[in-house]
Amino acid sequence: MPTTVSDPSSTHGARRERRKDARPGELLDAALDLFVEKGFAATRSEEVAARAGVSKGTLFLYFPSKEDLFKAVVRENIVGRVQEGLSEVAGWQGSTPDLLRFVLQEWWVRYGATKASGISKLVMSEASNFPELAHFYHQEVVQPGLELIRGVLQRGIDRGEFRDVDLQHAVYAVLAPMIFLLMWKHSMAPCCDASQAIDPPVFIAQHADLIVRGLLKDASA
Amino acid sequence: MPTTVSDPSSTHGARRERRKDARPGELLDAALDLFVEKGFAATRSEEVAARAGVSKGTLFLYFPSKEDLFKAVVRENIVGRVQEGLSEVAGWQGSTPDLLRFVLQEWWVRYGATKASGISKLVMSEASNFPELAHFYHQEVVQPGLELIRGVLQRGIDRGEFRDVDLQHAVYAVLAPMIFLLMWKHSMAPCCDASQAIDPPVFIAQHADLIVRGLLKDASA
Amino acid sequence: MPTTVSDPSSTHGARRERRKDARPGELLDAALDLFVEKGFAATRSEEVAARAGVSKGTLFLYFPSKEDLFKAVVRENIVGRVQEGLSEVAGWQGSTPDLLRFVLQEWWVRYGATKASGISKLVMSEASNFPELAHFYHQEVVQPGLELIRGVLQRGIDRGEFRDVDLQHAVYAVLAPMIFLLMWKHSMAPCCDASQAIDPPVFIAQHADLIVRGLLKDASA
Amino acid sequence: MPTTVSDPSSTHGARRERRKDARPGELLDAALDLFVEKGFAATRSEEVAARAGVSKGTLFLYFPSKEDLFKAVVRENIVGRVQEGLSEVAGWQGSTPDLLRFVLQEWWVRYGATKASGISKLVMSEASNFPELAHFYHQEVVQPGLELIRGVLQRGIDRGEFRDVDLQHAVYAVLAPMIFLLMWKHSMAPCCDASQAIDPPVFIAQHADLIVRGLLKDASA
DNA sequence: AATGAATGAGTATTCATTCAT
DNA sequence: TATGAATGAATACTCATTCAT
Repeated sequence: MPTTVSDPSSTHGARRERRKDARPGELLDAALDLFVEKGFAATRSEEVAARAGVSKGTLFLYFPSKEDLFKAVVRENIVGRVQEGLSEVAGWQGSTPDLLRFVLQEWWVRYGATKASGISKLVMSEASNFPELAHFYHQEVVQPGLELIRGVLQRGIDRGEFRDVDLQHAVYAVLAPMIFLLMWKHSMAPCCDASQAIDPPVFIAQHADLIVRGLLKDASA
Repeated sequence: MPTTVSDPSSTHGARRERRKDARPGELLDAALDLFVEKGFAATRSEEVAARAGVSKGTLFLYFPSKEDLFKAVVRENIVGRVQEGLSEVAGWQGSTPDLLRFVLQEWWVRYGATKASGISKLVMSEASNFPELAHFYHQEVVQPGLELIRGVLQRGIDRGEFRDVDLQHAVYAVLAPMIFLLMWKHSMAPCCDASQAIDPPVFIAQHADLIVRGLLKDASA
Repeated sequence: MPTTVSDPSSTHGARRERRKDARPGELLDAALDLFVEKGFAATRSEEVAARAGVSKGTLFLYFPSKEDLFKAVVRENIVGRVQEGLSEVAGWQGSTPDLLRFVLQEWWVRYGATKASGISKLVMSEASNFPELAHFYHQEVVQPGLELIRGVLQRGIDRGEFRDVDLQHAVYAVLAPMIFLLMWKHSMAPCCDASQAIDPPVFIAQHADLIVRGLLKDASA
Repeated sequence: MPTTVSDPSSTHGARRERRKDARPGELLDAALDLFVEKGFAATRSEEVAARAGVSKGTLFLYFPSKEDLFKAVVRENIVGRVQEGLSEVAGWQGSTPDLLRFVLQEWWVRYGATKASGISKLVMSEASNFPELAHFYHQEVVQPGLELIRGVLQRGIDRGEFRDVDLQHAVYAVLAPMIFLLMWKHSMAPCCDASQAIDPPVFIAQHADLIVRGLLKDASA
């Protein structure tokens, strides 16, 4: 049967199906917004449904429970987060110190400063309530992220720019302040006066300098 | 008959008094356990009382609300330790780099590695839902902690050991990896294989070296 | 087959819709009963729901709080009657003394003698513990009631039937015995022997005569 | 054994006993204050004990329950309330209209305006919860009060000053606005703006005039 | 597939009352 | 007698989840 035949019922069916396929996505978008904004416990299912323009019942039609919805949101928004970074690192032409600075700064601009970074905060906050999710996050985000940084450091060592340090912990030394920055932004920062606020770009620049200075083979650089 | 013979009435009185004096401590211990284990919101008041071996009513006899209980837990387990740190810093005789290393290592031994450190994770996780608690924690713990580190750095600058850096961000540069370590321990670490685990003392030693190296006036040191 | 035959789906839909529409009314009836019977504080929300044949949650679906429920009961049972009274007064054709007698007698028949009058007793009894409810009642019921009487008295003055008295206190002079009657009915009357009981219509007739006699310009009337 | 012997134990015993006898009175005083101020439900047992300067336990030593305390407070403060009035009426020399005015005004000054009037409000408010108390109040206060007024009216009739009215309801006509005033003072008045406040002496004077005018045989008076 | 009315388990806090001392 | 530490019943309100339509 050719699809060009304008059969009302089939047309309606197709439209309906498209609609149907879009539903989960709309729900996930709404849920992402709310989870990031208010946290898991403080987000009400009904509000998610309302923001997606459907009724409460429909939400439970697609996601059997609030926990399942949360898991789906995290999974949906995590995948493919780190890929971009990897390719840019691979093609880098300049010095490794410059690369390291670039990676850290871009990480903030493209991720840390965006809404999406709320996901990381959420995962760490709720890790003990959703261990499998933490595990999933570790595999999908943490591991590749560590690999990315490890690659950068290895490049510096290979090219004779960096000292031959303990890679395993050096990687965390690079990442720790970045993760801290993210947590801070989503937890303490909103509650406290601006006088002692952290300026992320400045903080990151300083951090990058510190790391590079600590890694450089030639201390006079 | 010597008065040392156990007189029922005095013994009972003493026992009761002892129990009464011990109550707050027992409740705080139980609360610490449960808050760390399940978070603030998920910990039911009645369970705290039950774990301390008393009834619900007794808990509220000593702590007028769940928030007050939490604050008391923070005071009991954290605030004092910051004070200790401050006095030890004040009496330090050696070099500032050694002091910095000492402070960071002791921080882990006396706090980070203990159950109490779960409180910090908890506060960051639930800050947005309990702004008042976050604010309290910021005032009672974060501010003094920042001051502690600031004092150490200032000492180094004053004694001509450290460069004259941007104190505000340098303080966070020192603390960020410590806080990260704490979050990590209570969120991602339990979920993941040991192959990529962080060894806190090693990580901290490396971090201290990095910071000191970055701050030293005389790079040849 | 005629469409008048009961089609299951439409019947069910109708029945459900009818139930939904009826819910608030059923809840208000149950609430009126219980509030009058046990007072505001002593009436448990769940019991109201149970008497209406629904669950606790359903009650809060329609009335967001116990206070709102109470206000709705007042609006449903009292406010409207004052409005009726106002319009009847406005359309009155006869003499003002007759109007006054009519108003007082009807007040008893349509309100004082009904279950709803328990609400007034309740408000006065619990006013100090629920100031907001008292204030609401004052605005929605007392003020309009005072206005109603004031209007009647003013009419008599304007038409030259009544002397030009101090309206403010005259209004209370008219209402005081009515309110007393209501309090009495719901407090002392049930406890005491019938020998000294008050016969409301007689008492009201006598009160109306007294008031009219006191107000009339022409004492010979 | 003569009481002049200064036997320490007996002296202490006496003092103690005196103290003991005073306890219930102190508790009743404290309870009266609080019940009138806050109502029955809102008064906490512990607060009564504290105001009487004893511990919670002691309160329950003398009054087995809060309800019993309430009953005792009412009984304690009701007895002998009406006696004074009766004798003054009996000895009155002037006209009955003047007597009526005098009685009503004095009632307000000596009772309505005092804290003790809170008892009447309390009894009427809680009548349905304490039927026996309401009954007791009716016998001890209401009946004698009705008799008092009845006596005044009868005096007026006997002396040819008043018309031969239906005494039963006339008595209530006299008292109703007084009781209303009392209730109003303790319930609605505190919640509402002063613009429509009642001035008790003015209200009472007006009420007395109205009643007298209604009762007088000679309308020209 | 979609709705939304209905449900009821879950929880911090209060306070009259008890009882060991 | 007196104490006050301890108790636990009692209650409004929320929200994830269900299911008749």
